[in-house]
Amino acid sequence: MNEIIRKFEPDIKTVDGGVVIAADSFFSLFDTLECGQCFRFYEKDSGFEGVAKGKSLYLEQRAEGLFIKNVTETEAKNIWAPYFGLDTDYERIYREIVKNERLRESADSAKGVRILKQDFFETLISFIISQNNFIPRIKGIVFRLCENFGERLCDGNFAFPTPEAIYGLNTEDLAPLRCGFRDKYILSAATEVVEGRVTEEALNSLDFESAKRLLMTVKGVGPKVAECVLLYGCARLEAFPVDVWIRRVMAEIMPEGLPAELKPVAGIAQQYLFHHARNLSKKS
DNA sequence: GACCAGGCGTCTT
DNA sequence: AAGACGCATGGT
Repeated sequence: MNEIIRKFEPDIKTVDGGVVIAADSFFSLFDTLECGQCFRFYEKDSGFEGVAKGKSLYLEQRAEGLFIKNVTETEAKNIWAPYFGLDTDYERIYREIVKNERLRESADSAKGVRILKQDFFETLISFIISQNNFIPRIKGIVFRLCENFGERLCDGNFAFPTPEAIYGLNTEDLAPLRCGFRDKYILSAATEVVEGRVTEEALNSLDFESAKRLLMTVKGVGPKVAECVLLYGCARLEAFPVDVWIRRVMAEIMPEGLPAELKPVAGIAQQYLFHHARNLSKKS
């Protein structure tokens, strides 16, 4: 149906100690993990370590693609290729986006960014925490949330807490997180999810605007957070969260807004713009 | 509509 | 080194 977004099965091969999922030059592990869409990965040795989907991961960018330690080819195919967007033809999307000349510089600076398909509840809570906040601090709060309420994995890392693990807690229980006024929002989100009013299944069955409205019934979820959750946690690539950086760079390079034909992949265009804007602010 | 909330990284002095 | 600033949202 949608010609811009094309899925395929990437080559996956077992190597010493793990697997490599084939990836082209439209994949950068660093840019993907450091672009502000996820908060649980840290640089380690020549790669990244972190936890996703309840599993500790060690990742490296290799010439042939993404190396993942200690996973099977089946897991790579079913879980990790979709998780890292390596089953999606980003070159095709890039070519569509750069048909708009104004987006070319942004796209070129960020074309290795993939939109992750993170777990819904983790994304919901993470982006509630992200509101009015900065990435280093968000990472700290999420770390303490996992440490306090997540399952301890065998290597000492912690899984992201389940909704049930947070359900029924009070704001005093969340004091160790030092998350400020967001404590009550975290509790509200867990309640809505556990009591079945806001679920991934429900969101998936709704059109974009209805899904966004449903998410915004959670206290602490406004339009920006809702768009982030749909983009990073529900694989809705049409979501377009706008923050200060995006607003600034949009005003400068495309005040007329995104062209209509890019709407299905607005989230990827947004990521390119975001990356570009952050690079600019780093330089100055 | 304007303004404050708790906290802290970051930017300015 | 200290102080001001900003950040997304809900409540006043």
